[in-house]
Amino acid sequence: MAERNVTENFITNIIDEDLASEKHHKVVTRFPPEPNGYLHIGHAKSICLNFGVAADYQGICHLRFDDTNPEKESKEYAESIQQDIRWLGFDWLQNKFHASDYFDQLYGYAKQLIEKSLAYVDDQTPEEIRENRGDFNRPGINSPFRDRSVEDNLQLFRAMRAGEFADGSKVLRAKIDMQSGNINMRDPVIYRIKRMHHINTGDQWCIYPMYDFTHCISDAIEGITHSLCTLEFEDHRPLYDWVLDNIDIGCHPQQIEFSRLNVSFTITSKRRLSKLVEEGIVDGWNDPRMSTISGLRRRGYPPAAIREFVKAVGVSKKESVISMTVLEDAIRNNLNKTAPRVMGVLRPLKVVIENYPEDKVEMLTGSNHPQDESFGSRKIPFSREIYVEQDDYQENANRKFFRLTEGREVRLRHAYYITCQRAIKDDAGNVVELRCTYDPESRGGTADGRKVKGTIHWVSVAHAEPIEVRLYDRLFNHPNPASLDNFMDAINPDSLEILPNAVLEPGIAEKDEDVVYQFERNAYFKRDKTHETGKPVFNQVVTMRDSWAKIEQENN
RNA sequence: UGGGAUGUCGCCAAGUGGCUAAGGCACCAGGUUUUGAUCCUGGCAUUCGCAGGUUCGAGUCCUGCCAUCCCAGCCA
Repeated sequence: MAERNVTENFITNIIDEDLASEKHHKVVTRFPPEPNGYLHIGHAKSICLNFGVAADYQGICHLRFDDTNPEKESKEYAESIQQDIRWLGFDWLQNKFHASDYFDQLYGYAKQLIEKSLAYVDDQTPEEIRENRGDFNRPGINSPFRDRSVEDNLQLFRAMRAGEFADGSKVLRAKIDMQSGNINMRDPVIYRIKRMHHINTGDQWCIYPMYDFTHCISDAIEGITHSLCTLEFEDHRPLYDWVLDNIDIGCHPQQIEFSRLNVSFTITSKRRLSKLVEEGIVDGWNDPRMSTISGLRRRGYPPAAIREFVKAVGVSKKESVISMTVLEDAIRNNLNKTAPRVMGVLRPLKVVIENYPEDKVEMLTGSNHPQDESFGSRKIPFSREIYVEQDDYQENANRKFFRLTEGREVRLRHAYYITCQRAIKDDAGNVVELRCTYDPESRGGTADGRKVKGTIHWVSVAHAEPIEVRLYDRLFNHPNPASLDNFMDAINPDSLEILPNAVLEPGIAEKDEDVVYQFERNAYFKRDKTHETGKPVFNQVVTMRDSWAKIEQENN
C-alpha cells in the first residue's frame, strides 16, 4: 500500500467507520475558499487535508468557490487561489464549482422552506433584528413578521428577487427558535438584498444567500461525504443539519471540524497580513517573509516540504501553535535530498596563496551532492586569489575554532590545504586580506595522512560571479504576535538583511531556473525573479542547522 | 448567568478498559564525515488538567471541579 498523504487522525477514523459500515462507498471532500484574499500557510493545511484524504481513499476532492458575497470577491483572488493549489501539488480535475452555480437551486430550496412555513420575510431593520436576537444572557424575541402566511412570504420573496425592494429593507429568515442557547439558531438570515455585480453571475441576482444556507446545500448537491471545516463552525453544525433535514435533497454530508494551523512567530489573518503590505513592512503579498502561499513559493519552500510539514503537524480539535522549527525541519529535510551543492561566499575576504603561480588556473572537480552520486559533478576554477568567508578567519581563535587563524591549516573544499601566514589590515585595523600558502600535494586527498579539522568554502576571485544575497529571519519577535494588543509592536526590524557583495562560483547565477541550491556551509538559496538590481538576487530559503553557533554561544 | 468545544513531555500528537504511555520537533550526550551540514547511536512523561468513584485492571467509563478557546454580521 502506498504511503498515505494524511496520517491517521480522528477524521480518518470516522471515514474508516463510515466505509466499514457501508454508510459510504467512496469519499468526496471539498476545499471551499471564498475568493476574497490570498491563501496562506493555514489554508495549506485544509488543502492538504481535503485533497490528501480524498487521494488516500481513492476518492475525489472538489474545488468550490464560496462566492455568496459579491461585495468582497474578485476574479483575481480566484485565479491566485487556483494557482496556489496547483503549485502545492493538488488537482481538482473536472471538479471546479462555485456556490453561485447553485443560485437557482438555492432559491428553490428557500421557497421550499417558505412553503413548509419554515422561513419568512422579515421587514425589521438590521438594528431591530440585532436587538431582538438577544444575547448570551437574554433570549431572542420573535419578529412581528414571523407569522406571515405562506402565500404572503412567497409573494414577498419573489418580489425581493424581482428587485422591488431596496437593499437591506427585507431579509429571508429561517424560522427555528428565538429562545435557542445557540444564537445561530435564532431565526438566522438566509437571504439578503444586495444590488451588486457578482464575479460569476453578473447582474442576474439582487438577492444573495448566506453562508449557512448555501454551504450545506452546496455540499449536498455535490454529494460531498465529509465536509471538513475549522472549529469556529462547530456552532453552525446544528444549522447545517437543520437546513438539510428540512428540504428535499436526499443527501446529508457530515460536517467535521478540526483546529486551524497556527505557526509560531507568524500571522495569518488577512487583516494583519494586509497591514504589513499597506505599511510597506514587506515587499508585497509574495514577500519571502510572508506566510502566504505565494510568499512561501517566492522564498523557495518546495511544495513537497510544505505537504510533509502539514502531515507532521497532524489533525486534531485542540487549538495549538506549532513551532516554526517543525516547518524549518520539513524544509531542510526536503532540500537536503534535493538541492545541488555549490560554493558561494556571502561576506568575502580575499586570500592570496603566495606560493601558487600567478597565472595558473586549475579546473577542480566538485561533487554536486555528497550523498547522491546521481547529482554528478562539476568543474570549479581555482587560482592564486580566492575569496573566503570573513567568519572563517579569527584573529584570536581558541582551540575549538577549526578554521583560519595565523599558523593554522585548513582544507579548501574540493581543493588544497592552505595555511594562514598572516592577515593584512587597513588603517582602521580591519582585516582586509589574508596571506596563505598551500600544499601542492594535498589536493583531493589526505596527502601524507595528516588530518585537518576544518574545511571551508571559497570562490576564485577572477571567476567570481557577483550576486546579491537576501537573508531572512522571522518577521516577528514574539511567538504569538496575533495574541498581542498590537501585533505591529512585535515586528522584527532585522527580518531582512541584504548582502550586496556576495560572490558565487561561475555557471550558476546566469541560469534563470527554478532550482534551490545549497551554498555549502551557508544555507539554501533560490534565485529571485526580481531585476531591480543589476545583479542576480538570491533569497535565503532556510539556514542549515548550526551546531557551531551553540558552541560559540557557550564560550561567550 | 446561555450555547458549543478542548485539556497526554517545552511544542505538536498517537492512544477507542488489559503487554514496560507510539512518533515527530526541540533539547542533551556520543560516533562517522573533504559542508561544525547530512547520517548513526543513546537519553528525554512511574504518568495523562485536578479531585473523587466504578472495575481484578482506567489516559481510556462515571461524578464534580478548574483552566483555555469559540459564538450575539443582512461576513465566510
